[in-house]
Amino acid sequence: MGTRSAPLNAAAVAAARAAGEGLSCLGCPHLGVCMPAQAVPRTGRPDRLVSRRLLLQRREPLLSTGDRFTAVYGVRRGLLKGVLAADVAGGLVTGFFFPGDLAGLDGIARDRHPTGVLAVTDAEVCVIPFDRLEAWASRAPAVQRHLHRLLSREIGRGCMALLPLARLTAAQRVADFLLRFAAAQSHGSASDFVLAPTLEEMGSHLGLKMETVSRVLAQLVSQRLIARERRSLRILEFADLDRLARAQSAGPEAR
Amino acid sequence: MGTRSAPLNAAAVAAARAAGEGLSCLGCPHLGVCMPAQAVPRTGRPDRLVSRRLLLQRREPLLSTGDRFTAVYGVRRGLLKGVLAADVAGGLVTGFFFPGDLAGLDGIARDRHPTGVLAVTDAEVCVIPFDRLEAWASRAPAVQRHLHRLLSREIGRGCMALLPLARLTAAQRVADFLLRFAAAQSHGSASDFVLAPTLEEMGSHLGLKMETVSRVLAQLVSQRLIARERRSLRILEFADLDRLARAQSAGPEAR
DNA sequence: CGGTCAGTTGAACCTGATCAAGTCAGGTGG
DNA sequence: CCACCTGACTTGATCAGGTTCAACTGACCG
Repeated sequence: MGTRSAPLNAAAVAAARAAGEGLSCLGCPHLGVCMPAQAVPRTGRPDRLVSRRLLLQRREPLLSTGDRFTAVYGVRRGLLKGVLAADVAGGLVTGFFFPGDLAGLDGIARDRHPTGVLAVTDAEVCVIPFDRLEAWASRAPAVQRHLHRLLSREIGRGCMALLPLARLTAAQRVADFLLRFAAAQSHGSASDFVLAPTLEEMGSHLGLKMETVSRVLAQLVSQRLIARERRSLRILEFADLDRLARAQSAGPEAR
Repeated sequence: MGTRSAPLNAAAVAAARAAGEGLSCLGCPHLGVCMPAQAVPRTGRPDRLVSRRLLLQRREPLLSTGDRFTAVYGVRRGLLKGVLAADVAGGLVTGFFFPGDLAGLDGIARDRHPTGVLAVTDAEVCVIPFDRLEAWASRAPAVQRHLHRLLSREIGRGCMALLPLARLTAAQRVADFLLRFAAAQSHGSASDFVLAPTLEEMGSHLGLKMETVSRVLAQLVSQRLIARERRSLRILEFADLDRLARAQSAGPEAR
């Protein structure tokens, strides 16, 4: 154990220490998303739930395929991606993890993580040893229920990710992605946000080549549905973009 | 409530009664898959876990998108499919449920089922009210852990389903599907099995049109990788089929 | 100031969709 | 028992969306 992560963690643990051993969930802006808000103050010892926090740099792996499952990871800051290291090519991006999300949940089934997790931007995550979480859950029904919801939500996400791949055209996939990303980014659907993933990462997630994503984005810009400058992006016509994403297919009118 | 399912359930409940109120998990061949084998005999009242059993006919819905979440469903016999009733087209098949699988787990998150479940063949399912399961889980750690594994496994499946859609060619998708299906059908990977889903259902799951699936199957037959007669199918060349599914892409040799 | 990495743009090609007949098995009713 | 109907599947010809290959631009970083 620790063979791969030792060098990374050294700095991270130091950072956690430097932050003043602040491992309580109480002040966390994501309380209520990661963990149920009502339960934390009352039950058990919420400040012992998170064993440590890690600081990750862009590109840095949090988890690799096949790693032993011991903990789940709450995203405090930044953006992560799940990666299925398919035998072929450079890994399929299975999804993105935003602040408040829990990563690594798919590792429970086999005690190993089937997918890896990497930082898309610099990020900070809370390490939550799963046995602690389970123990807490069995004592506090609200926590148990919350955990079940989180697990179930992840299942639902998987299903929703299938739809674009199976049914939508390139333009629809990109439009759909932008809408979802905007909504998740600032869980309220701000029209103005940073598109942190590269075109390649987006493409990988959408089953498209980077070139195609580039072309579609260019096209959306020329249609005045979005504005773009480097990585920052603004949705100009929410409704039109949505209509495009959900169109029966083919041209916007026709038939 | 009951409006849709009343007529269906009447027969089903009668059938359950006729079966002698046999709602215990003890004699079930899938004990240890649905529920943890060790825990059942010892803990609580396993025979009160399943509230009833339902008999479903081919095509009959077990669950529709938007239905209230109250229970999960253990498959005892037959094949079911999960369906995402996309706004467009006739519903995307998100996956298949084999005997021993638990369906409906994605409903926990929002108290409503985001996907529907239908019988692909005549089937029998155990209705497991979720509050009973949760209560049992919080008393018995082994059950809790098992439930978490089941939920997690479902997450992993979702990820695995993305790969074919995002990366593989039509032939690879079909080959991959046949291998998985064979393995799941008779959890040991028999080379001889019944392909219960229609080509359309397979296509929907794989992001392909029925015509394409038909062509690929014909091609696999002509390559002597499989044999087919009506719905029954035999894998003749396991290794070659696997190689085909995992090929970098393009032709089997080349480059 | 060269090097690299992310993105852009163009042209040719290919896979799977689409449209359109047609086959075949099973079920139904006469 | 046969005629008919329906739903599942097959097969062919054409078409188009997205990939591929390739060259090029432009930031950013030492």
